[in-house]
Amino acid sequence: MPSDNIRHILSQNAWFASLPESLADRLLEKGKYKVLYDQQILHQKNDSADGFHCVVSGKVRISNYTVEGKELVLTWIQPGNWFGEISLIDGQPRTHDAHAEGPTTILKVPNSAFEQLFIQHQDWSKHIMRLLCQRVRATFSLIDETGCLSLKGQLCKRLSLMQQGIEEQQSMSMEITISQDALAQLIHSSRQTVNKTLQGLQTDNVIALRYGKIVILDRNALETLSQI
Amino acid sequence: MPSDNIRHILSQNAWFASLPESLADRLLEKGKYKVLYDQQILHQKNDSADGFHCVVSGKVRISNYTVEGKELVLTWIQPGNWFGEISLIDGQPRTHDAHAEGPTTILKVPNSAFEQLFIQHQDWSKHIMRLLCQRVRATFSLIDETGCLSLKGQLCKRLSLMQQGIEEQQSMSMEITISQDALAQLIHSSRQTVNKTLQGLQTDNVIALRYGKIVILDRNALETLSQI
DNA sequence: ATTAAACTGTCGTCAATGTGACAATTGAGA
DNA sequence: TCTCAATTGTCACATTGACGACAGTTTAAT
Repeated sequence: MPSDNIRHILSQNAWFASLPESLADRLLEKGKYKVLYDQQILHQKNDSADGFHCVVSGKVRISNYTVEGKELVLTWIQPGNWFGEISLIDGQPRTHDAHAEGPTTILKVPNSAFEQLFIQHQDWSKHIMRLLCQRVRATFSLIDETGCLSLKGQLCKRLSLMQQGIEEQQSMSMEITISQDALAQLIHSSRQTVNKTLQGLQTDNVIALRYGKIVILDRNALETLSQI
Repeated sequence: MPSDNIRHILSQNAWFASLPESLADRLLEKGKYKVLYDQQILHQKNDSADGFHCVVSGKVRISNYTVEGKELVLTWIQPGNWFGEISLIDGQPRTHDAHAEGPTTILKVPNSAFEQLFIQHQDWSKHIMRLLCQRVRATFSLIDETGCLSLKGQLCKRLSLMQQGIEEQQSMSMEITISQDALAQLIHSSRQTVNKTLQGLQTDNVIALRYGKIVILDRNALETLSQI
């Protein structure tokens, strides 16, 4: 993959885009590409840290397991997003499993290079602190979601968030490619309940259901419903 | 309150205790005491940052509200613990409400002093990063709790965690001072359900119930039950 | 000692949602 | 075109847990 192309993908991410040129260069220079096959394990919970990662193409599923073996998906990391900094900073083991979902390419910055950045670039720690704050806010917002919102509200909020990731098209209606099954996993619900709720939204002309896809018809309504 | 006494309370906290002497001194020197009455608002969600705080005595309730006005308690911050750094670092508004619970004294380090520490002490950002990592891990663990554990499991985990805060006594049995109502708020459940679950634990001789208190009889059993 | 407030124990009801089952539909690849 | 796997739609049933109600208990204050 040409490096210009990579740069373009990575710059979609607000955090990376705001790095000074020198730091961004350094990350790309020290990072090694790693190709993962579908469902390949990047790391597991309690593994020791093995690098700072960025999804280049495909996606990475971050999850945990209950004692009964049921998988609980925290999130899917989309191209352009960096992750895995926590273990690198505090030296403690990984908090979650990370699996590739579909053929996936990541950029892997090894521990040593990551640590050197603190020494060689005095403002690296500022940027890491920003990233950490984003992480804390995102997890707080997730806790809010599960605690404050009804199932319908959670569903609408998720659709809202996903839809924001699609800014290429300028049309009012946008398609989200996700199965109802995956959606259920995201909000720790069941496929059947999600299906029923989505159909309610379809009846109200907020969304339209397709095979493996959801079409957003009324993003404003979705936004409003994200609060109930 | 004599400053030696304060120092002793603050050093209970692992993060503060690991700060170099000079940084700890600086925080105490720049911090101002503030006495809060019961239920006084320290700050509300979406307020702009007004300082880095530490509970000296009493406690601070961190919470959010649903649209219907129901309060969802994230946690109670006990003496010795610092909080409020997120907004100071990223300049974004507060993520939660903070109320005093009972007469409470806090130490307040103003924005300016907090920011100067980054300049005057080159390793301040390392320590802030550690604090942020703790925060992320704590919130991840909270998400796990609500997603992976049964109500009984959540309850046991909470009791386990609270009991760890009481190391003064060397007896096998320890008392936790909390009402079943408050416990229910913590795990986003109802008092009645919590009551029923606790009584199950009492029957199994894991705990004993008192007025406004819970006595831990078998910490190992509690630990084990924290995984279901 | 008296009283009020806080807390605990218990019951019945009801809404939300997980689960298994099975049919129907869709899309990708042989 | 045909076939199969993935996905969706739908139902009945069981379970969980929230909630209102109310009585009993404990503590602290007067």
